[in-house]
Formats: sequence, structure tokens, C-alpha cells
Amino acid sequence: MVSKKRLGYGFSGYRGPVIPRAPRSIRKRGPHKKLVEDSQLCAFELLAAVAGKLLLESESSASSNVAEAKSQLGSSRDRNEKRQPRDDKALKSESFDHGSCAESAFVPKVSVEDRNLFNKGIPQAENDQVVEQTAVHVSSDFQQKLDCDIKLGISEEKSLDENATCKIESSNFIGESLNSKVESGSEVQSQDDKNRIGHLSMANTSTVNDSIGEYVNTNVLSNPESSVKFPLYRDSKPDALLKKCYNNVKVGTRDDDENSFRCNKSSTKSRPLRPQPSILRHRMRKMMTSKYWRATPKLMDYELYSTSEGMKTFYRYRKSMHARERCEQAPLKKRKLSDRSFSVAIDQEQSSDSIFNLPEKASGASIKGHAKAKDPNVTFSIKSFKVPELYIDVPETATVGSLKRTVVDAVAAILGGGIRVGVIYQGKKVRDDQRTLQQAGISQCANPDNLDRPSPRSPISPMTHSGVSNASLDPPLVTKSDNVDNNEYILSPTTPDNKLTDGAVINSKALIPAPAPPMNVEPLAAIPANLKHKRSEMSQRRTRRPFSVTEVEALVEAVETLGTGRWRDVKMRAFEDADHRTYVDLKDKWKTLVHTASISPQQRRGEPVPHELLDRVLSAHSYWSQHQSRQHGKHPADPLNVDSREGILGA
DNA sequence: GTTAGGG
DNA sequence: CCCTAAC
Repeated sequence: MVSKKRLGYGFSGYRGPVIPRAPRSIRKRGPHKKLVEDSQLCAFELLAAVAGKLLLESESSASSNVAEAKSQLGSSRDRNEKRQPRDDKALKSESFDHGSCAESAFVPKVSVEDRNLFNKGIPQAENDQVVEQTAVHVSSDFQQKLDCDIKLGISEEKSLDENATCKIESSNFIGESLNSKVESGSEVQSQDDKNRIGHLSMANTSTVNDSIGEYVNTNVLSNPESSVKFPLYRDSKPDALLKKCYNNVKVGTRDDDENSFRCNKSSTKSRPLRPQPSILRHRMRKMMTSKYWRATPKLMDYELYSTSEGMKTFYRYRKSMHARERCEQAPLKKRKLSDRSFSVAIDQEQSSDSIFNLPEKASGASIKGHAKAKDPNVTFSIKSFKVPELYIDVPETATVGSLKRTVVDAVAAILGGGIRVGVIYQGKKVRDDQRTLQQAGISQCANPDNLDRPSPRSPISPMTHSGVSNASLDPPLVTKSDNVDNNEYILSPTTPDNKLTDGAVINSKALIPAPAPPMNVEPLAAIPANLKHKRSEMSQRRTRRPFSVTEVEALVEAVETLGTGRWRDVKMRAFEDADHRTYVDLKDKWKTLVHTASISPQQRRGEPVPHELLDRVLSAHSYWSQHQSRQHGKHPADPLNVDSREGILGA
């Protein structure tokens, strides 16, 4: 089917702060929208056109920001009116500790022709308030019919704000197809050009949906280098109160997982005045579960699932994906309140600060109220952004590499380059670009049953990284990263000066089909802030962290002493430093331990727990069960010490 | 904020 | 692990 989707181009790139969009229903699509249709155009040309637009903008933005950041303030260009000058500080890229850093330095070169093509595609005169919608058909080597319907909408009101939304969807007619959807949306609103504040919020979420209803999350993140801050300035009256409120507030991620924190742990710890990681985490967790987050689902998602087909697909998938992680379900689930989800990075401090600092009071306010016009001197930084919407149909026979590339192309067209796409399927990074999706297990026919066991797909071949790649087959603009950890395609701006922002190339990583969150993200270097984004998807499930025998022992020990009704104490006693273990986790673990101890060893899974420990679990459980019942309303139970335990065991 | 329990 | 009710 020829899907018609709007391509709500959202990332204005470097124009200014981004703010959440109002519900589509109230968004006006009005007058300054122009529709252009040309089914004869080549998809790439179309993309190129879009990219060209972006490039133009980015170029101007980059140049002005780099060399004449402040002098450009009064640029004659219309766009410049909105563009905000940046502080040097703000310009500093975030000190992310990700492996992508190396990649970010990678600046692929693009032929001048390419650029020209891009630039040529869109008259500069149309930069403003133009909405284009084009439908194109293009035949790929696979004789696929690719339909693209792109609508680029950019509306802006002079000196007030900019709103851009983009949605791209393409689909082919091939029966077997993988329908991926990457959603993203961002809006930018910048206030004037005075040395004031502005705020910026961006959303970053994406989902991939295959034709059989596979629903996965994809994250598009900006890499360290691209973590450029966009201080906003405006002439609004200073609001001391708000200012104070927002001060020192930074929301870079909604990921309450360790993964997110690790990277900045050191930094936060080194700041005495800042909450300790554990505290942050705690707060973060609260944030994560906060109603705020839940109340800010993306509008886009709604659209996605509102379509009858989409819903069907989704539900069908849901039905057959019990075995899968539920993390992907969360997004949908949370989207009840329909609104827009977005992450906000508020940074009043140095850009070097970790983005993990949670906004305390501010968060809620900024997120909820979009108190844009009220908070002076607040600098927000964009840690991530959302790609409006992207539908991509890829035949099963397509290679993983081609999938990545396709996404890169599409997204790149939107963002203007610097995109890296990785594929994570069932928690594993699919590095072998040569493999077909089918081989990788990303099949339409994927049997849910296979989800529970190692799929027949061939093991990821290590040589893929260093081995010969299909790079030669890649389009000019797409270059392969030589980063060992990533074989994502990187598409960067054509020329240095074309960098999106001064030296800050926006590198984004999209994690495609990722039914389950990457398992170990420990070396957060492996997966940059992206995951955060993933988690950014409102309340994303935390990554699973099986208890080690050591932890189990500590837990047993504590429970023996404290009983089973004082999880908070247990936490403090034995897991004080285990930030990722909440007392609820401990309680849950105990629950499973008791269960595990009650079943036959054959039925147990995971890392085996020494019988000795399980015995202790049963003993303690039994003891405290009785004890509690007895102590009901009485004096606190006596700790189950070794002696008493032995007594019980002996009895 | 904690607990307890179902999912 | 998540989510909630209940305290």
C-alpha cells in the first residue's frame, strides 16, 4: 500500500530552542502551508531537497554560530531573527562519556555535487513558512516500490517561535516487508534575541513497527559532540522566582537506570553541592514514575496507533509478544493522556555539567506548563531530539545494513546529517550488516516462540567489524564508521562549515528494532545517551539486572536479621551502595527467592543460587512468617540470628 | 515514603 | 521489574 504519511519535520536543527508542540488538534495548519505533489520525483531527490533545506539552515546557523555567534544576532535573514546566539559555555559539547565520542570526530566528506544537489533542491526563498508535501515513487535495486510522502512543515512567527514538524513515511509494495517507524517530533520556540532566557524542550522517541505488528523502540540520540546547548534569549522580564526555580536544573534524561547515571556519576559526585548519584537516581526514579511523564505522551504516537491498521498491527503484535520484554509496550501504555512527550534539558550551569541532574521543581513546571515565557535566564540544552515520524518498509530480504542505511538516509534527510543508526534486536546489537533481516531474526514470520530461545540466526560474526563491509555499496553520503563498537552508518555534514553547529556535528544514533533494551549497557560507552532516549520513552522499563549470588547472600543475610517486612531497612543495611537496587527490588527478589527455593532445581533458571542460600531463604521465610504472625501487634520480632536460625533448621 | 501483592 | 492499593 502506498502509505501516506506526513513527514512532520521537527528538528529545526540549530535554530533555537525546541518546545513541545501543542496537540495536533490545536495546532494550526494553516495558511502558510503549501502542498506540493510530484509523484515523478525521485525519492532521493526529495530527501535531498529536504536535506538541502536543512543544510541551508544548518549552514547559516553553523557559520553564524561558529564564527560570529553573537555578531549574528541581528542577521538579516529571517531565520536569524529567531536564532539565538550561544554562549561559549553553551556551545561546549556535553562531556558525555560515550564511545561515540570517537565517532563524533568522524567527519565524512561529501562531494560538492551532493551538496549542490541538496541545496538546489530547495530554493532558499522557500525557507520560511513552507510546507511541502511530496509523494514519490522510486524503484530500488530490489525492484521495490518505495513510496514516500513527505511533508515538511515549518511555520514560524517572526521573532516568536518556530515550529517544525516532520513526518516521513515510506512503504513498499513488497509482500514481505518490515515496517519500521521512527517517530520523532520536536519543536522549537525561541523568544527574541535579547540576553534572556528561553527554554527548550525536545522530545526524543521513536518506535519501530514492523508489518506484523512488531513494536519496538528506537532511539535517536544526539551524540556527545552534538550535545550542543541552545541557550535561549529573550527580552521577557526577568522572573526571579522562576529563574531561581529553574536554576541548576537540568534534565537530560528520564532514564533512571544505572546506565544513565554511570556516565556522569563521577561528575556529579565531584560536585558537593549537587545531590549524590543515589539521590539523583532516587529523584530520577520518582521523576520517571511521575505523573508528569506519563502525562506527556507524544501526540505522534497517537497518530500512529490511531490508524486502524496500526492498531491492528500493534495489537496483533502485542498478542504474540508475551515473551518479549514489555519495555516496548510501555510507551504505548503511557500514551493515554495524549500530549507530547519530551525530554527537557535545562541547564543553568556549565555545559560541562552532567545532563543527568534532575530538575527538581523546575522539571515539573517546565514539562507541564511549558513555562517558556516565564523563566528568564534559563538555559536549556538539547540532549536529544525526536525524529518526527518515519515509516520505512523494508523487505525481509533486505540486509541489516540496508535497513540502517535506509533509516539513515531518511533521517539524515530530516536532520541534515550526522546520523548513526544501529540495530538492536532482542537486546542484541546486530552488527552484521551483511545479514538479511530474516537471518537476523527480524522476520515478519518470526515466531513468538522463537523469542524465548536463541534464534537460529547465525551468531554475530566478529569479523564484520573489521572485515570487508559493504561500504563500497553505500551511497556517497553514507560513510561507515570505523569505530569498533559501532558499524553504524554515519552521515555527516558535507563540509566542515556545514556542520550543524559550530563544530558540533549532530550525530544521532537510532536504535532500530529493539524489542528489548540492550542488555548490558554497563560500559555506557557502548551505548551513549541513546539508551536514555530509549528510556526517554516515558517510563521505560529498567534493564534487567539479575542478582548475583553475592547479592543474594547479602539479601538473605539482611532478611534473616531484619525480617521480611522491613525492606527499606534491608536496603540500607545490605544494599546501601547498590543504587540500582531499590527496596522494592529487594522485596521482589526475596519473593522470587522464596519461590525459587520452593521449586525443583530443574525448574530454576538463571544463575543458580547455592542450595545453602536457598535453604536459608526458606528458613528465614518460614521463621519470619511465623514470627510476624505471632508478633502481630506485639513487640518487634527478634532478629533471626544464627543461633535462632540454627535452632529452626535443627528443628 | 513504605509495604505487600498482583501482573 | 512494574504498578497499585493501602497505610
